[in-house]
Amino acid sequence: MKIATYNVNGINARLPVLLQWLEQAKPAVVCLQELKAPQEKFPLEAIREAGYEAIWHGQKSWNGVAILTPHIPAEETRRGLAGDPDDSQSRYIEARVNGILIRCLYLPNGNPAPGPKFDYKLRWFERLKTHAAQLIKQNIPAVLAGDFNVIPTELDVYKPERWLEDALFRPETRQAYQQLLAQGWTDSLRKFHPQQPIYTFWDYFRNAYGRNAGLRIDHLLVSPALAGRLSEAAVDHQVRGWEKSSDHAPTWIRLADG
DNA sequence: ATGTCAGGCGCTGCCTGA
Repeated sequence: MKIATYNVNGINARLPVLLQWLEQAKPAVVCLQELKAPQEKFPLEAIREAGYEAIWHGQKSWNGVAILTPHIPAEETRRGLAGDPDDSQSRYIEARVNGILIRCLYLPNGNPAPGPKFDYKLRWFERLKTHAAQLIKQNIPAVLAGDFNVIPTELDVYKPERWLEDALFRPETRQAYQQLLAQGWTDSLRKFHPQQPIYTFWDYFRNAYGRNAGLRIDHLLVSPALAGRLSEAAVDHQVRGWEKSSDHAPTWIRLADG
């Protein structure tokens, strides 16, 4: 069972790339972020023609998350991250698929830091940790998948010294991520590739993809109840080189049958 | 500091967010 996460950076602008990748990769679950589309502008018909169903939480201009599954829509269990009823940004959707809880998230970018946006990022992170800890406690098979906007370590960025002040790499951000992992979550990509740089994002400036000047900020964390089933983890980095691509590449794991 | 995208507004080019 292949579970993927992909920040599309505008689902309508990326539709041809998304459909092409779906056809090739054939994932069983896809968590999408940055739809950049209001609820009614989600391209459901095109997704259906590609053999997928969707649940999604749109928003005008920014954010927006979705979960795609073949043939049958995922059984939605929540939309909107718990812990702040006043948070109106569409950054979280959750569903149960084949007995696994899938949490699709788009953590705030947080720049410029310090500042109110960084404060919002750290508060959002705290809510996520609280929510995640409950799953660990109950030993629920779960995956946290999405654009975390976190560069976990120096291995995950082409030039760490340039990112020290950035909200994606500041000590508070990295510490929050480490605290999340310390609950018992497995960082799937690192489990299979412990030593080498792996990137999931290359910005549009200065030929970043051509120079492989990337960041690893899209993550798939699996709960202890699932860790034994992890069989593979990878980035479909070639998709970043396609025409009209997102600045992120699809990232995925494979789970053995439970 | 730079650079490049998307969407929104509203009609052309500029703004914000990333």
